[in-house]
Amino acid sequence: MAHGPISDDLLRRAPLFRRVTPADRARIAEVAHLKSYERGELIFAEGDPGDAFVAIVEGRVKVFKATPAGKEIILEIFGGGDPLGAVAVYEGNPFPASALALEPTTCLRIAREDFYRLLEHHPALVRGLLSGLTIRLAELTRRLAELTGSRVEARFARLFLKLCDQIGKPAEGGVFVPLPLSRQELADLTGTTIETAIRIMSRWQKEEVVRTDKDGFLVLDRATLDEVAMA
Amino acid sequence: MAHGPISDDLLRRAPLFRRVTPADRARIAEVAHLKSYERGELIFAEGDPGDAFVAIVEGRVKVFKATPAGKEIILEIFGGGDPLGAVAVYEGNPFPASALALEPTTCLRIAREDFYRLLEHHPALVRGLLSGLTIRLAELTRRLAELTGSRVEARFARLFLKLCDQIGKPAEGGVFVPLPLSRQELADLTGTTIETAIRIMSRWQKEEVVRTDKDGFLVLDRATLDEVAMA
DNA sequence: ACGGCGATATGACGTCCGTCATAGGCCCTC
DNA sequence: GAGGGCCTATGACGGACGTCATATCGCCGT
Repeated sequence: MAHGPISDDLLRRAPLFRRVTPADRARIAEVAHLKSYERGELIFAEGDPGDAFVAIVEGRVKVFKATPAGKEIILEIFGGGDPLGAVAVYEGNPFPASALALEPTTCLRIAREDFYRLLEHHPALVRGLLSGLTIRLAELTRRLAELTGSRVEARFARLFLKLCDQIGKPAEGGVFVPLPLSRQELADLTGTTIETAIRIMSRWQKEEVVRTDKDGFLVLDRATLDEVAMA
Repeated sequence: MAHGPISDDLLRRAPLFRRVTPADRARIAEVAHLKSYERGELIFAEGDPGDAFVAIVEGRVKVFKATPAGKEIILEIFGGGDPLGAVAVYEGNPFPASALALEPTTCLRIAREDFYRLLEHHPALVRGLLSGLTIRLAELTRRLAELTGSRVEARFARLFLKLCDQIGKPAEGGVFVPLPLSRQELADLTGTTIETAIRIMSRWQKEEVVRTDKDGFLVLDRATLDEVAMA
C-alpha cells in the first residue's frame, strides 16, 4: 500500500501514455499516484464507484466477476502496462468486475477528475482508450463463443495454448509459463469446478502433457494440447 | 438493398448523433448512405474488413459469432438507434462477429474514411463511442458470468425477464414481447441446443408461463420466471 | 508436536443436457 | 395433390461433468 512519485520512465511503460509528449507526461506525473499491493490483495471490487483510472506498472492482476450462482469467473489476466478499470472511470459507472493482485503488484492511479481533464486535452489518449476497449471487446466475444458448445478439456487446452503464446518461455523439455495459478483459478478461468480442474490437471501430469511447478506450469506436449483444443 | 438520401430527422434518432449541431448533422448526412435489408439478410459477416460504420435506423438485428464447434452464439440483439460495428471501423479491424436482420431493417452507413474524419472534428462523437463501448463491455462481462455455472433453464428465465424489461408491453394476461425468435435463435442466445430450447418452451407453454405467439412471446407468469432465474 | 486450515487428489453417484432418431405441421413449388 | 424443406415436437440413450464424501499433504501458528 506504499505511495510514491512517478518517474517519466514508468509512464512510458504504459502503451496508453507512450505517444504523449514528454512535457505532457510530466503533467500526467503530477496527478498520478503509485500504489503497491501484496499478492492476494484486492485492487478494486465489483460495484465500487469508478473514481480512478488504474494502470498496472508491474505484476499480474486477475479481473473477475461473480456469477449469479455465487461462483466466480476470471474475465482476464492483465500484466504490466495494461490499463485497469478504464471502462468504469469513463462516464463514472461502477466497476463491472473486481481486480486482485496475483503477484506483488504496483499500480498507477489517476483520480477520475484529473483523468477526465487529461482526456479533454489529449485526443490521442482517447484514441488509445478506444482501441484498447475494442480489443478487449473482441477478446470477450471470443471467450463468450468459446465457453459454449465445447467441452471443458478443450477449454483447458486453449487456455494453456494461449498462456504459452502470451507469456511462455522456452525451457528444458517444453515451454514454461511463469504464472502460479491454483486449481481453483484454473477452474474460474474455464468456467468449471475445482474438482474437474484437478482431474484434468492430474491426468495431464501423468500423461506428461503439462506439469505443475511451484511457480508456474511446464507445457511438455504442445501437440496433444492442439489436438484436444480442436475437439 | 435500396439506397437513399438522409433526412436530419433520421440522424437525430441515433443517440450518437443527437448532440451534434444541426449544421454538422447536415455534413454527416452528406457522407452517409441508407441501406435496407430484408428479414434474414446479412448486414456484415465475421471477418469482413471493417470498412464502414453502421447504425440501425429501423428494425432489429442480431449480432452473432461462430463457436469453435461450428455452432453460433448470439451476442446481442440491437434495435433502432443502436450503432453496429463501431468496434471494427475504429482502427480498421475486421468485424469480430456477424450481423443479420431479424426484421425488415434500414441502416445508415458511413464509409470508414468519412467516419474517421468526422471523429477528428467532433470529440463529442468519440465520447459517444466510448460510452457505448463501455456499456457493451459491461453487458458482455455480465453475459459471460451468466453463461457459466447456471443451468439452461435459469438462462432462459433471465433472457425472458430481460426481454420483458427492454421491449415488453403490457397485454392481456401478462407482458408481450414483440420479437419473433425461433427456437434455434433462443438456443443461440442461451448457448444451448435447439432440442433443449424446444423442450423448455414446450413445458412453459403447458405450464402457462410463456406462450409463443406468431409475432412474439407472451409472458404470463413472471413470478415463476423470477424463481427459476434464481436457482 | 499437535491441531487446524487450505490446496490437492480420487472415488461414487446422479443428472442435466447433448446427440440421434422419428414424426407431424406448415408453406412453397412444381 | 404430391413432394420437399424448414420448424416444431417428443422419446430413447449415453456421457460429460457437477455434487458429495473422504483422504493426504504441506504449511502455519500457538
